Amino acid sequence: MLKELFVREAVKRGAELEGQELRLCGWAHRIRDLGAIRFVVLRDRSGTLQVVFKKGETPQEALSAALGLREEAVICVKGVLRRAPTREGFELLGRELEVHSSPLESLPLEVHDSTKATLPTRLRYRWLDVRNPKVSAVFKLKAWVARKFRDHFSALGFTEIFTPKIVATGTESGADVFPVIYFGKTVYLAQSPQFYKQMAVIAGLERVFEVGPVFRAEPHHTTRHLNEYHSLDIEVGFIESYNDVMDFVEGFFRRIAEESHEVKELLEEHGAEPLRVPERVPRVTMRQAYEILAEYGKKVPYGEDLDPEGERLLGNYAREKHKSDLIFVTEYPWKVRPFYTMRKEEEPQWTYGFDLLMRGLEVVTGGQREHRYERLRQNLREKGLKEDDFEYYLEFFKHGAPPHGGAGMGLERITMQLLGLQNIREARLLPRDTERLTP
RNA sequence: GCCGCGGUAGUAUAGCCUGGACCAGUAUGCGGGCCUGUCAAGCCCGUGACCCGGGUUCAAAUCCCGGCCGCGGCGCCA
Repeated sequence: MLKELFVREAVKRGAELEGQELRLCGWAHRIRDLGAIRFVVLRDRSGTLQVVFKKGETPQEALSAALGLREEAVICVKGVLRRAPTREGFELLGRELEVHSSPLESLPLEVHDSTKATLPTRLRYRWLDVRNPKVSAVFKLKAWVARKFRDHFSALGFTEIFTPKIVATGTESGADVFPVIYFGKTVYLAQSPQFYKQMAVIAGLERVFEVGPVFRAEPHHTTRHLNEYHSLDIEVGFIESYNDVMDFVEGFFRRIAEESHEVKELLEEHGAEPLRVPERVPRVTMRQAYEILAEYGKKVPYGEDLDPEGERLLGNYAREKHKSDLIFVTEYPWKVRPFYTMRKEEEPQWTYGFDLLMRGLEVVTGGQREHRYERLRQNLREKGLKEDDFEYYLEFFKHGAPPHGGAGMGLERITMQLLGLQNIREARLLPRDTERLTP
């Protein structure tokens, strides 16, 4: 029963296919029963089309089969395409109906209205929730972003890498990693490909990217955190400064904006506006950000990190003053950045680390890395970390490491912000959070 | 981790503050019936619920305690 034709194509080629007998397969999306005439809206991954079973026109056998049909049954219909005053402009006059499987119990979610249910219910019955075109749009858009990422950086000479997700130590502090038993030893799920992408640059690949899962053991209770998510990572050798890294990141988001017409329908499903990326995305230092926020009536203590409200306000500032959905915040304080971040030469309390805020939410973190062995050791010590724990990492830098930098972008956060989703869990097919492990 | 809010039919909710007229209302779904052009189809009939345990009280969906679960704000971060 391999499908030869999807609903959308049938409608698109309606003028040509009119009067022909077609076979379409999918789910019974809506059923409207008027007695001697029964409408079944057929839905597949591409769209919907009304099928009509009508006494006098539909053979008795198909008519009877249509009478017992339930919503969300999986069906194939053979029928004749004809013009009709429906949304699609066409309908299929049913001639034969095959029912491949039918719901055994009343549905815990109404597919066409699944987003009206609460998120826990939707996630519990995700296979029903995602049948809703508005929900599948999220995953189609997410896939598009990931594909753009691969296309964009591949074209710029980056090599895609695939690094281990089972690691011996945490990347940053080791406090927020999941331990796993590995042949009797306690090891961890990778919280980031950070060390390995740096190694790949040092290994002479120079420019690398990775799309892969990362794991964070923080017990978050927010709408923007997941314990498992996908990170879009890049790392570039031979940079002049961290501005080069920001240029790469900016170029990627500009591409997303410029090519958003490709996903126009997916955005429209959510009433989302295409991303606005101006000629030059604003780049403000943390110290400038404090001043901007002061003007917005928000006081952030000097030398401290931004809180979510501060990020939202900076997002407003970017939108109002620069007509931009994006804003870089640069020169983060050393005290809030990881040990591998390069510090400003003349002001070591600040770093060459940046974040990118998208519509007021942090979606990218990046910066220039410290590539000098002795400085790295010094940084480790200042962070109160044990050099022994990072011995294998430090070794990367012993045999010739170019100046380099990179960034990590949260795929779900980007998806969420592009569509205006209320909860990041919506951007994950099966989210993992503190309690949720099934399905 | 800290703090706050919540748990009522398949689903989404009202009722809780101010205990009794609530054998729990509404919408939708589901089952049945009517209808030959519906498209949020309509109309009629039916179906189905107070998270678990303990306590207070003549009386608990409602008040109190514990547990489990869910949601959110902050922290941390992408």
